[in-house]
Amino acid sequence: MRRLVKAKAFRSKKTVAIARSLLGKFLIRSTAHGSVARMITEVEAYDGERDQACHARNGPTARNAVMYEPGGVWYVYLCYGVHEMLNLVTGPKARPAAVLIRGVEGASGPGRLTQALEIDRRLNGTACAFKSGLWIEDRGVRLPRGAIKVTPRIGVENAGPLWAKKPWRFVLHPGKKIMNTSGGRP
DNA sequence: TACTCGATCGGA
DNA sequence: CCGATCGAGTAA
Repeated sequence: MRRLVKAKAFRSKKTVAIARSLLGKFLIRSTAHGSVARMITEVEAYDGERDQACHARNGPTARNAVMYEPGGVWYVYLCYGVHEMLNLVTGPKARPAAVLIRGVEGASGPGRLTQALEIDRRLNGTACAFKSGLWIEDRGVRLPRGAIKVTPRIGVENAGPLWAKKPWRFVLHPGKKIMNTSGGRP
């Protein structure tokens, strides 16, 4: 089983639920150098202008403009002048929200995975679709009960206690046996 | 235009 | 624990 997840699927207002649902899905990167598929293992939700950890907390700006688009486009920005960060925009138009992809199989950490998959700001604003060379597939992974660990988000202490404590980070427990109906093919 | 600092990482 | 590294955001 190998099903493209259409960009339209990310236009729901329930960003936290979308974030959780991305675990076990595959991030596919296709460039001149070839194609790579990696299972998503760690994500965080950022939801709306009210969310003081979200880049849209102070309203629209040049950088976060893409977050106001309908869900299903990539939001890629440079962090600490060094690391490209990959987010999937969620929600309807004018609802600034996104899911930060923090880890995939074989690459743990938001900066590391973008480096491993040749992802940078040139992808900012492009669709989560084949034509962009970066999309998401459901390959039939079934997560066992208890496979998902929920924690507060990383590196957002300055958002104030209420928002810093939100349990909006989702991680696949390492070592948990994952059922893949596609037979474990990479 | 100046100045601050960040959704991180790797090395001391 | 600390420095790298640079552009967005803010204030003026």
